[in-house]
Amino acid sequence: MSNPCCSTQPAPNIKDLDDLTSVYAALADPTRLRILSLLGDEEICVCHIHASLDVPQPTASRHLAYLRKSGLVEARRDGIWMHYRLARIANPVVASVLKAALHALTHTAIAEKDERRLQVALKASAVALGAAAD
Amino acid sequence: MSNPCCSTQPAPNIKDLDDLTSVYAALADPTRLRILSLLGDEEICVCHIHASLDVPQPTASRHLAYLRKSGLVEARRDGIWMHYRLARIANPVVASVLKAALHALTHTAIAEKDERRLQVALKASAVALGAAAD
DNA sequence: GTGATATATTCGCTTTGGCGAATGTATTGG
DNA sequence: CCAATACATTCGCCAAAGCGAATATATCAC
Repeated sequence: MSNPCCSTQPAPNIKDLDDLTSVYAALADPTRLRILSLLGDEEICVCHIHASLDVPQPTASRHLAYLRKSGLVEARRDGIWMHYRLARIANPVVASVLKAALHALTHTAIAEKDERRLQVALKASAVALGAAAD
Repeated sequence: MSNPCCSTQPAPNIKDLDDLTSVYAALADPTRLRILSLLGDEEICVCHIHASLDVPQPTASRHLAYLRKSGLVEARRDGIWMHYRLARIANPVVASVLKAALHALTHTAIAEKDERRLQVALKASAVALGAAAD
């Protein structure tokens, strides 16, 4: 079996189907998929997420809260900013589901576009930081 | 990259994120996941599905209709019976998502139980057919 | 303290979709 | 035709969840 979930653990059972169902529910929204795709690369703050996706800030925040409750992302406070990243998922079965999603997202045009806007935003932040350092 | 979706096609892009989203929506229900798990093995008629899952027949029917609309399953009429099976999915990206789901389901206790009940039902049907042949 | 910035939450509204119960539709057999 | 079986659909109800707009909270700088 080619699935990595089975090569490492003897029998990583899911305690309930509901675990899987709630993961799929978390993935069943375009904004959340775009967020996960962005986070696949690095830790990002909310402002860059909502700027890259071009959605209102409360929208980004709500979806991030949903993803957090679902256990798919984690947050770290850094002064004024909240940085989100993909969670390290304990259950290898769930991890492989998420991995498939992230892979699928690399085949979407919109995720590509989001990533480009993220890079622009990151560069702009770096410039701003440089200016602030002057 | 270990994902089979990329080894065969040059760039199997998804035309829209909504394609992916709707697939995940279809997977975001425990009854539908159980149905897909059952269908992973073979073509099955509605009566065996609703018997194996122990859900009302209209419930099974509605979820099958949902899965069919989502393009994940196909149906074949055979006299009084409708036989459902997993659809052969054209998009390799979507196919790999479904594959991950089916694999994850093999790690759930309930899918295992459903499968056992299905085998019992299939055997009972065979016996009934044999009796009818008498 | 005030003000500015970053993020989170709430409110009102609408849509989606689940379920049980009942009903509708095909197909077959007599 | 009628009855039986297998499956599909509709209806009424309810809970989840999306959105925009507004508001609340938190942190920092001063």
